[in-house]
Amino acid sequence: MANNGPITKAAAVRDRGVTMNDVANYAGVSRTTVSFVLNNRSTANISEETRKRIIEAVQELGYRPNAGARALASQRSDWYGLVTEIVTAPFAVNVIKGAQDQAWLDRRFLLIAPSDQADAVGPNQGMEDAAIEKLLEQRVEGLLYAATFHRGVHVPQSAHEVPTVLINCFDADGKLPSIVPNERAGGRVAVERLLLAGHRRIGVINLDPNIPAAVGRLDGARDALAGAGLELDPELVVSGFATADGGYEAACEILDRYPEGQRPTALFCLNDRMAMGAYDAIKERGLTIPGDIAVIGFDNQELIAAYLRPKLTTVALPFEKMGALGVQTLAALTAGQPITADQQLVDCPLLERSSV
Amino acid sequence: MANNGPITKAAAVRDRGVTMNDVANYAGVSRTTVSFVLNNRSTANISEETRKRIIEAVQELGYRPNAGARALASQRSDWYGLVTEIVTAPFAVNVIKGAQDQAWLDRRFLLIAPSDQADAVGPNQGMEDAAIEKLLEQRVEGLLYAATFHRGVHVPQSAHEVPTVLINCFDADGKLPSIVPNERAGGRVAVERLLLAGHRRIGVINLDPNIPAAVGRLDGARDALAGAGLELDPELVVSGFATADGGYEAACEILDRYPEGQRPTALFCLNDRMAMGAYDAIKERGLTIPGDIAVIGFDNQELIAAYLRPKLTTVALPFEKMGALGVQTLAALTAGQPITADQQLVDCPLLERSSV
DNA sequence: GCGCGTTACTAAAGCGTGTCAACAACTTTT
DNA sequence: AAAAGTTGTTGACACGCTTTAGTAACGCGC
Repeated sequence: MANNGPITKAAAVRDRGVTMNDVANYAGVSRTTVSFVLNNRSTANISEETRKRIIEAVQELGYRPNAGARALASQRSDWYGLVTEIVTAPFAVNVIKGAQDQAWLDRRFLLIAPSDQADAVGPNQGMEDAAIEKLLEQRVEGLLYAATFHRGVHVPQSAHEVPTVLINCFDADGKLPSIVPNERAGGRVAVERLLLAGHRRIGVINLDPNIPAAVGRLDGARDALAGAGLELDPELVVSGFATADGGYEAACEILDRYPEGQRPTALFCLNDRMAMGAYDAIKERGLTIPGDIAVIGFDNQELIAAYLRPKLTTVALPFEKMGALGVQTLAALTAGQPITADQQLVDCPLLERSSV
Repeated sequence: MANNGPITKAAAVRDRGVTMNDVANYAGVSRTTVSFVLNNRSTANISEETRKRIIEAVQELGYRPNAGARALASQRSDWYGLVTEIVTAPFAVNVIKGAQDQAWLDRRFLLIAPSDQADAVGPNQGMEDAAIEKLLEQRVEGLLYAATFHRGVHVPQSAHEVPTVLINCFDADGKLPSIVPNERAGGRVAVERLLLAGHRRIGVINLDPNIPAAVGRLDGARDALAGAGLELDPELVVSGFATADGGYEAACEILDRYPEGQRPTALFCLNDRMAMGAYDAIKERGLTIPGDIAVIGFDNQELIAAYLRPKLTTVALPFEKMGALGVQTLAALTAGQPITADQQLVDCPLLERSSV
C-alpha cells in the first residue's frame, strides 16, 4: 500500500478523532516519520521539507497527541502524584500551587489525590492507601506526600514502589527524603528582628511544646538571644492552644503579670492565629502596636497577617517553595539519582509589615 | 499454546511489572477471562471457581491495572479536567476540594491545570489555552472552569470540544452551563437575620457596585427589607475597596455621620475582609459587637470569620458545594444529557457566630 | 562495478488493556 | 436423535503511540 503523496483532509480523518496515522496519511509519509518529527528525535534524519509538511498537516488537521497512548508505548507517564489532606488546611494549598507550577514548567502533570482523615496518631490508612493505589494505577513516576503541619509520618508501604518525597513532614521510619521548613532559622530571624528594633524583654506565646514547629522555633529564639548575649527567660514563655483564643489568653497572662516597667515590650507569637488573639489582648489594655508592644507572628497565614490592623509582621512558612522543591527533587530521583533519607531545610523568610 | 493450569508466581511475572497476562498465566486462564472478572462483565458467565482463582492470582501477584492502557482500549478515561486560577484566590481551594471529593466518590480523577494570569478583562489566553490543550491531550472527558470571583468569562474555543461546566462564573457568550452562588438569596438571608434581631436601621458596606456579587447581594438586601415593609436607604450604602482598609473607612464614614440615636445599629458588610475593617472602626469608637452594633459579613473566609473576636456571623459562599455540583453536572453531560446554558444557583448558607 | 558510508525514510513489533465473535461441552427441547 | 439453547471460556483484533531494525537510494573513492 504505497502512499501516493498528500491526500485531502476529509479523506484523512475518520470518525473518532485525529490520530497520528491521519497526519501521516495527510502528509504522505509513514507514522514513524511523524512520530520522529513530533518528538524531535535527533538520531533520525528528516528532511526540512518533510518536516514542514508534517507540521502543516498537524495544524491543518488539528492533531492532538494522545497522552495515554504515548505513555503506554514509551513506558513513561510524565505524571507525578500528590497525596495531601487538602481539606483541613486551607493554606496548604500553597504546596499544591508550588508543585503545580513547577510541574507545569517541567511539562509534567500533577495528579492530586486526597487523604482526608489522616492525622498524626493513626492515619486513616484506608483512604490513604486507596489514594496512593489509585495514583499508582495511573502509573505516576513519583509521589509527593504533603502534610498540613510539620510532623513525623508513617508512609504506606505502597508509596515505596516509586520515588517518594515528603513535604512539610518527615519519614518517621527514616527512609524517605523530605522537605521541611527550617523552623529554627525562622525562630531566629523573628527574634533577631525584635532585637534589632531594640527590644530586650521578649514574651513568647508558645504552641504545644512537643511539636517540631515549637521546638525548632524556640531553639531559634534562643539562638538569636544568645547572639545578643541574652537568655530566654522561661517565665516569659507561655503555651496555649494554637488558636486566636489561645493566643488571647496567653497574651493576657503575660501582660497582666508584670507592672508596666517590667512588662515585655514585644511578643513572639509562634503562629499567626495566636498573634491575632494577642492583638485583642493588647488593644483591650489600651496599648498600641507596635508603639507599646511589638508583635511578630509565624506562618504568614495571608488572610490573617495581611488584614490585621496593623498588618502583622511574621515569618512565612515556605509552602510554595517546598512544593516546587518537592517536584524538583522528584525529578532528580526519577532521573536516576539514588534515594536517600536527606532532609532538605527551606528557609522561612521574614515578612515585614507594620507590627514591629 | 495450551495452558496447563496454574504456574508459579516467579514464572508468571516478568521484569516490568505485573500485567493482566501474568495474572492469566498464574490462574491458568485466558486474559479475556481475567478482564471479564475484573470488570464484572455480567454478560459473560464465569464460574465461581474460576473467578475465585483469578481474584487470588490478582492478590498473590499484586496486580494493579494500568489505567492508561485501559483508557486507550476502552476509549473512556474517567478523567475530568479542572482549570482554575489556583494562585490568586487561596480560598477557591474549596472548589477543588468539593470537586475532588465528588470525583473521588464517582471513581474519577481530577486533573488540575493552572490558568494563572487570567483576569476579567483579557485572560492570558496563552497560558489558559495551553492548560486546556494539555488537559485535552490527556483525553479528559469533561472540563470544569472555575473563577475566583463571580463574573462573566470568555472560555477558549478548545473547551467546547468536550462537555464543559463553569463554576463561580458564567459564559459571557451564553453557551455553556454554569454554577454560581445565589447572591441575591444570600443577601436576603443576611439582612433577614439582622431584621430578626430587631435591627431596623441597617448600614451596608458595599463592594464595587458593578460586579455581580454586589448587585445580587444588594438586591437580596432590598428583598429582605421589603418583606418587613422597609426600604433600603441609599444614604446608608457606602462603597469601598474590597479590603479591610476599605471596610474600615466605609464603616468610619457611616458611624461618624450620625448622632447616636440615628446611627445604624447593624452593618451588612458585603465581604468578610471589609467586616474585619469595620470591626476595628467600631471598637475604636468604644462600641461593642454585637451589643451596640451588629455586624454580618459575606464569603465566610474561614481564617477571618472564625478568628475575629467576636467571631463573625456571615453568609458562606458555597465553593465546596459548587465544586461537587460541577462534577455531578459534568457526569450527567458526559453520560449524554444535552448541553444547555443553564445557570444553576447554589444557596449561600448563613453561618451563625457571635457578631449579631 | 563494487564496497562503503550517508541520508531519508519505513515495516513491524510491541505497550497493556477492552471487547466481539466464536467455540467446545453440556443441557434442554422438539 | 437431531436441533436448539446455555454455560464457560478463548482467539484475535483494536486502541494510538514509541522504537528497533531495517531498507532503498544516492554519492564517493578506487
